[in-house]
Amino acid sequence: MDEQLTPAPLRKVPSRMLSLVATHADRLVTEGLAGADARKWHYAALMALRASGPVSQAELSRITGIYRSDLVAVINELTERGHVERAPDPADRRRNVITITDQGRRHLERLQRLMAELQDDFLAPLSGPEREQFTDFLARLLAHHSRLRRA
Amino acid sequence: MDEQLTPAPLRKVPSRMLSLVATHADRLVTEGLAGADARKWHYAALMALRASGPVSQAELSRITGIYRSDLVAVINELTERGHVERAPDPADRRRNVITITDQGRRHLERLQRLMAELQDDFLAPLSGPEREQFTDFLARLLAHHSRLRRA
DNA sequence: TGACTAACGTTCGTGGCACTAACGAAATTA
DNA sequence: TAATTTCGTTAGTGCCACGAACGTTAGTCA
Repeated sequence: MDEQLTPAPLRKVPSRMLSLVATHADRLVTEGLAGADARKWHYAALMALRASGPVSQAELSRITGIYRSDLVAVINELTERGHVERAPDPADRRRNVITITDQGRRHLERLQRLMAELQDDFLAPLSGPEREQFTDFLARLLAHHSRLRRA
Repeated sequence: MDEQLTPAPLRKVPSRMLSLVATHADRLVTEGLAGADARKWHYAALMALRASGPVSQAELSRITGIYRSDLVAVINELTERGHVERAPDPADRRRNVITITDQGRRHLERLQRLMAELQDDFLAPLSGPEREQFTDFLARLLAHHSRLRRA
């Protein structure tokens, strides 16, 4: 795909490198999770549900960053697999309450181990301290630009 | 979009942060270049053409990483704007030779200044040395994973 | 020379992702 | 009571990475 054929000034554009690396990382985790019949969004949703307890879809959307229109399919897939349950909220009949099941918890633990491996594969070229620095940079960039977007 | 609502363990997944940052960076440059009636691929193609001289579309594809099927539209757009010329290669009638025009060179210089600003905006939260470290990390990750893909 | 193989430019299609619009139903506010 | 907002859902947009297949042309080699 990307070669040393690419002229240096183009090869060094940070946003370009970033998007290429992101593509690689994305494929890595997508393929890895596929082996466990899961997608990234399954991981995000289950992690959020375990941490926050039962919540509505709208709130789960805000928590995970998954658009509520896309979340519908994710919840469908997770209910099909028995990892979550979708029930109408008696207190507010517009809402669905999403709850993680025991099976979902067990599944999530497998996913978490898998995910740790995948992140490790992804960061393989970096030493421990370098990984911390790298993720710190990412966190700062993320904070900066998502703050701008909100304004 | 992304909030501090997100539970910490999810928020810290490196590949997730990376893809969020990449999305921000991408939007930044896409919107920035749109103001100059250009796309990222225009920049990549023009940079490559200036560095390598006239080449065939297939070679330009290898050099820039743009798929040759997608490159067709890019060359169309650039010829419409008078930035490149597409001519059949008399030495090999399968090939089109793509050449950057003088107008293309002038356009590219504007794009290069614009791109420098955009990269600067993108990296704003990082100091000079930090930027170098960050791009070094990216380069190493990129080299690692594109080497794997080729094998 | 003739058959095979490979490269080229092009068109079309796929799947995923970020994101918007609009809707009926239900809740909240004025 | 009327107007506004929220919720889940469906449908659709545009962009991107990528693959399949096709006709055309070149190179290979029996």
